[in-house]
Amino acid sequence: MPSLPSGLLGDLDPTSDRAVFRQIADQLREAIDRGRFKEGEKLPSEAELVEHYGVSRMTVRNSFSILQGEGLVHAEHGKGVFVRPRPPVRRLASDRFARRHREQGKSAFIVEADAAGSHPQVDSLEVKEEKAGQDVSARLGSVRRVLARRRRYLLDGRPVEFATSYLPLDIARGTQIAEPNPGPGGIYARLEELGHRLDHFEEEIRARMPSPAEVKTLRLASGVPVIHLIRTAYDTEGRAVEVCDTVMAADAYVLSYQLPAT
Amino acid sequence: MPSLPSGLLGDLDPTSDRAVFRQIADQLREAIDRGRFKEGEKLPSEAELVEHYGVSRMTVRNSFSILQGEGLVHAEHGKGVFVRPRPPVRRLASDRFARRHREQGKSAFIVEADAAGSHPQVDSLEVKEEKAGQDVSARLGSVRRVLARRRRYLLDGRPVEFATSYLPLDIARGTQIAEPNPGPGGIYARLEELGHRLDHFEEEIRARMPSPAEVKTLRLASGVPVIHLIRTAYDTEGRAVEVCDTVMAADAYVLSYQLPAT
DNA sequence: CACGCTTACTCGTATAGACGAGTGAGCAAG
DNA sequence: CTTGCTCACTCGTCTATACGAGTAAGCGTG
Repeated sequence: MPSLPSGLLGDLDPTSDRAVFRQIADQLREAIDRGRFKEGEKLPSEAELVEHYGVSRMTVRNSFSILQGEGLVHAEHGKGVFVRPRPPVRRLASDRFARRHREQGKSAFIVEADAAGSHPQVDSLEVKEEKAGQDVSARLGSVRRVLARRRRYLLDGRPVEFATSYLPLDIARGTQIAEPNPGPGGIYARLEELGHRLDHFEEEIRARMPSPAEVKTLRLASGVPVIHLIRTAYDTEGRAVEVCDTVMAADAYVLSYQLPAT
Repeated sequence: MPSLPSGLLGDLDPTSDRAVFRQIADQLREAIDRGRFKEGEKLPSEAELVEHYGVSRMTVRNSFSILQGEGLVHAEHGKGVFVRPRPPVRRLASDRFARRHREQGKSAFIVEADAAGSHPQVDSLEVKEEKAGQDVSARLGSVRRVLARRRRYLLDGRPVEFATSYLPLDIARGTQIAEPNPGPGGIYARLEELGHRLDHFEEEIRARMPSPAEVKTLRLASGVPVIHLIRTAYDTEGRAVEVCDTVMAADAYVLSYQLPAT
């Protein structure tokens, strides 16, 4: 029976009105914050903590579930509970759609990831016509049906982003935009070739907990929120020509915007 | 013993390999999504679900804890478990720091909230000199000590945002910026009066689960992430003159940015 | 050496029971 | 009528136990 290194974790305060499982979670959280447990390192097993604190197993599990909810640790069946490593983040700059980045052949995602030394991958591409949802229809100016382009982005095998572009059929139908591979510079380059010179983008950002479906497609650990970004592209005539709905694993992204002080 | 209205919730599938508590959570989630339980409405009590499904109470509680983690429901001791109402959101537009909005006397937060019909409030103001953290120091260009302005924003009594502005001492010391009330137009107006004409802002956005301290100051329900925004203000000489670190309750905000297609 | 089995340890799921504490309705005493 | 109590119902916390299933190391057999 391996006993816990003394000093790593303290004792419970029986006089405190703070619940025992919260006290245990507090101590573990503090130990992690102080670096006593490092990234990827294994925490004491449930059995060890049961012995150390003299509580029942469910109480210890309750503590772990708090820390899981905070995204601090993750459990691996048969192995143990580990401090969650912080994945490298992808920075999205506000000039990422500037025309000058659009000349090359490869997509922005590929170029950027290559530069950062990661292995990029685009996945589960689906391109089809469908009925526009209420929100998309409103943003595109009351269109009924749209062309939807769905794809998932992965970095080093890990899914980090799931995006769907919606375009009005009168613009996209029959063009290369309706092909799985939209060609060099992506759909924005094609839109401009079709006479829709892009004027500006509008991005709306929300953060929330993922739905079960999002947990599945992004393989999210519990306690990781998503960033939900909805971008609308406008041409120089003021028409909305594309809506892109993107769900990103929040632990993999930092968004960066530049605002004029006008 | 009040029995559950039949048809509201289905039965368990004993042949499924999906855990019982997950199946129950799935059914409750679906019922909420379909509007069978409305916002603020009470879900069946633990005892009722125990009877309906023929499982133990801990299993039902386990289901509830999943939904709580997703931010869908919240429990009230002695009353029941309720569908979480979606609070009204505050939209932050990317022109919110435009010079034209700075002429008025009141702060942007107050003006905007009044217009939206909510009751705004600013709270727990603290203004003091302190040692700059590593990150702030790097952003401000290696300054040691800074003036820190801390405040909390509330809408209709609910805390929604906690912000700290950091300014280099050589700019802020002895000016009205170091006063609790910075005067009409806020500290940006004062900075310009002091000869630091603002050129642009840079905003970095992350989303994550809150720390226990953030849960406390923002009175966050479980399952609500925070948006962490770090804004740096640059003057026309390219100097960083302010860093503003903001933590927002994610269920209360939508951020909106306008990007040129340059 | 390679394969498969056992074994010990890990977390996952579920049951049953106990006591505590907040809430609100109803009732009885003043 | 008002106050204060009781009681039923709610969720919160904790214990004890059981079995299942994934993991990894050790060991024996072929």
